[in-house]
Amino acid sequence: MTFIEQIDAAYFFLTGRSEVKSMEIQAGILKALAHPHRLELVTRLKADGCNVSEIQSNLGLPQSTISHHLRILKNAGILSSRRDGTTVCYSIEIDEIKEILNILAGI
Amino acid sequence: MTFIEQIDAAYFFLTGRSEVKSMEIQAGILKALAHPHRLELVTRLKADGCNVSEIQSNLGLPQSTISHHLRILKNAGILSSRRDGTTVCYSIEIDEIKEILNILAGI
DNA sequence: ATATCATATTGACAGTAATAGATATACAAA
DNA sequence: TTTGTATATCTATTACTGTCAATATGATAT
Repeated sequence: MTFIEQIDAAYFFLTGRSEVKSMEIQAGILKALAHPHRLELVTRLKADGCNVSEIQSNLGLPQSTISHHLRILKNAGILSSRRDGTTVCYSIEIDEIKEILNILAGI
Repeated sequence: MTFIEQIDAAYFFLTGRSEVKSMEIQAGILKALAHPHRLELVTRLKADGCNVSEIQSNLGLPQSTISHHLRILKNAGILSSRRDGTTVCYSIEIDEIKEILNILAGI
């Protein structure tokens, strides 16, 4: 199942409609990325892989705030998570997101 | 003067501080793009060049709404405008933005 | 079972953004 | 100068987003 098919399925689940509105999907991805803390977060995840707790202490934000941002990124399909014992590891799902981050960093 | 220097100058003008917060700048660019109408708009401008009035009728939105979105994109440094007789032409300033749009379209 | 650590969810508040109608400005042509 | 057309700004309404404290869940070790 491709990423766009997953989004499509989620869109159908939520709205009952099956057509994909591509601009809305693209905007949704950008919207999820478009926040300083979340960009910082995904930029670190791009390099390091998981290690969320460490990122939490680096960003210096309350745990609930970090968790909130992580959920937004996950809902947008940008991050995936997997439990590893007591901790949860997040990583970037899509190569295109990494490409976008690279381009952005060079602006 | 490079784009980042322009942003830096604007940042100094607004805040009195001179350090550039790169994540905030990057997030600002994404935030400006992260709206279905604005994405539609820049996607058309990427292909066609200017011709704002035509885009207005295509998008089917009130003129004030279009103008509002155009200003947001311009403030973010994504678009530049130039008068051409009675009309105003907008175009995408930065190649990196076009690259990001291309990647997005392929997701 | 319970204490502890990591993470998620909830709820409240403040700040910010989207929309569109009304109005103003800029420019060109008659 | 007047008229018309293109674009920008003002204003109000409505909706969304970020933040964080408090609370809940869930895994592991004792």
